[in-house]
Amino acid sequence: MATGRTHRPATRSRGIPEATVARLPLYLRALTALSERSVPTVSSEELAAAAGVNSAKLRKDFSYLGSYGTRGVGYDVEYLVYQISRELGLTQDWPIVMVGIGNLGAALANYGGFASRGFRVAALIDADPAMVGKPVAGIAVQFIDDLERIIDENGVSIGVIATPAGAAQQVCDRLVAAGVTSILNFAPTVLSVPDGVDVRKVDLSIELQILAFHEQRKAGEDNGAPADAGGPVAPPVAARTPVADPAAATTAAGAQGDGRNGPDGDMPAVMPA
Amino acid sequence: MATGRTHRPATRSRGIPEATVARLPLYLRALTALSERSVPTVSSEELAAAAGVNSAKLRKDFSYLGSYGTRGVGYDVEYLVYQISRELGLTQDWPIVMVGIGNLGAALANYGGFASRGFRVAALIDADPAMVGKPVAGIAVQFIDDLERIIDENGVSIGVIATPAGAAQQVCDRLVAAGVTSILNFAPTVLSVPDGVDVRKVDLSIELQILAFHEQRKAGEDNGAPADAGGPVAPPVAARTPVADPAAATTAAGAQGDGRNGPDGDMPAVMPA
DNA sequence: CCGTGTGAAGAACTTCACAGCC
DNA sequence: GGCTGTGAAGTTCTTCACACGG
Repeated sequence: MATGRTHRPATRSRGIPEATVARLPLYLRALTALSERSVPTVSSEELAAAAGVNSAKLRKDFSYLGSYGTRGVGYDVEYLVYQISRELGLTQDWPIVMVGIGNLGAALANYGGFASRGFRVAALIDADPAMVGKPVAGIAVQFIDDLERIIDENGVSIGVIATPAGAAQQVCDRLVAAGVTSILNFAPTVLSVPDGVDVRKVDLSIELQILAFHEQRKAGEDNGAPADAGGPVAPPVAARTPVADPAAATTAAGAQGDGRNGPDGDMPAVMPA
Repeated sequence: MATGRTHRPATRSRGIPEATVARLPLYLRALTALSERSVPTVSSEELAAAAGVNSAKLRKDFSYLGSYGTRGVGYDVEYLVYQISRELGLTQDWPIVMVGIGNLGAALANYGGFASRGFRVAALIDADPAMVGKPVAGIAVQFIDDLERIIDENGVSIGVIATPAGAAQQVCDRLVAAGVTSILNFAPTVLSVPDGVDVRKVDLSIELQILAFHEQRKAGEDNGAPADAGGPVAPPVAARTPVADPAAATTAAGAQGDGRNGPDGDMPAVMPA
């Protein structure tokens, strides 16, 4: 019976569960909408519906923050907006840098959701000299050589990577070396970072694959076609599967032609410096 | 546990844990990279490192799929690629429609990760007449009035919503009515759908907010001093409740980390330089 | 030996249901 | 009465550790 867990002793004193933290932005968004409509208070039931969760979960989540509700009444919208904002750290200004201003990077830069939540795009950075100086979302793109200086001068601690997969790790390393300690990664690669640096990733194709899994299962149910277009998923033409053959005894399978360089190429790029 | 055929042991054909499903695309990506390098086999340890999870978890995950490994040796890369692809439903062709071809929609349409995984963009749809006919990622944008026809003719069951928040629910309703049963939602809104329809959402700003939460904690650990740039915007609403929690030191470890960050530093660099 | 595959222990998260307070 | 806040029960996910087979 080894009782010795030498890994991270449970300090469960004041920690907010990760699952709860992940839902706070959801509550915040719903509350902001209510606030804009000048709704003074909400019940857990109403707010839960607006946020797309169930009320017991919401009450439990809020209980980790403190007792901000009033029994028999509900929660004060404004007060809760403030408390959650504070808890999430959104009452301060977070300058961020975005590296890789291709299609996706540009879309992100134009996305209003950042600015409206306490995030400020301090710089857009790309490795393509042709991009440098071009305004994207009203901000001139800067060259990647200046990355360290930019981070330093702006006190940036959060970086967004929207480069092609091949460049992501290098960019990540430079960000971390320059002092960034939180990274949001849109490149389809696993980044390795030292302890103390947080990485969150958003992989567009992964979400679709998860949907496909469930979709396939629906089609395979004993009964199908709840509506119309269901059926056996009819794949009329082509459907050249990108995967290997079942039996495929051959381990050979040398690089199947395929001039691709990397699983997903797109976006102009930040290439090795 | 009968050691017999590895084909669908009755007990679990019905239940691959959701958490496992969510990781299968990760494994698939890592395996595809290995496959392109003609690596014949991998151990759970190596593959886990490449996918950014720990090996026990990976073995457990694979055990739900069946016994596809060889004790003392590891897993056959090609075979696993096929098995996972099949399990995820990627061995078939999934036509998808994307609604809302703005900045983000265009970026998604150009994203190579979809096409390379069995997904085929059957149509790009927008409500702006000015967009109609314009080619995006080589496909002419179609008008939203044709949505139902397009879905029907192409047997589409998966839709992607990249419209502004205000339009998302309406688009969603039309998609569902037309037969779509899986939706990937990029609009910052909670969609309500009937039973039987799956919705997954990707909210860019939520991820940043989660990072900010952890970032704030880091800053608060050492110094009592406020992080850096920008002073606290704190517009106090009501009395500040002493729910503080300086100690923290949560077990969070949040994000992608599984605790283990390659002690060896560099992991197989997947990408050719 | 090796590394897979897996019961079992443990941790995290969700849901229940009701006490407590307005 | 109505609704919050929360112990406790229930569920899902993760980690451990070792038997098993190549």
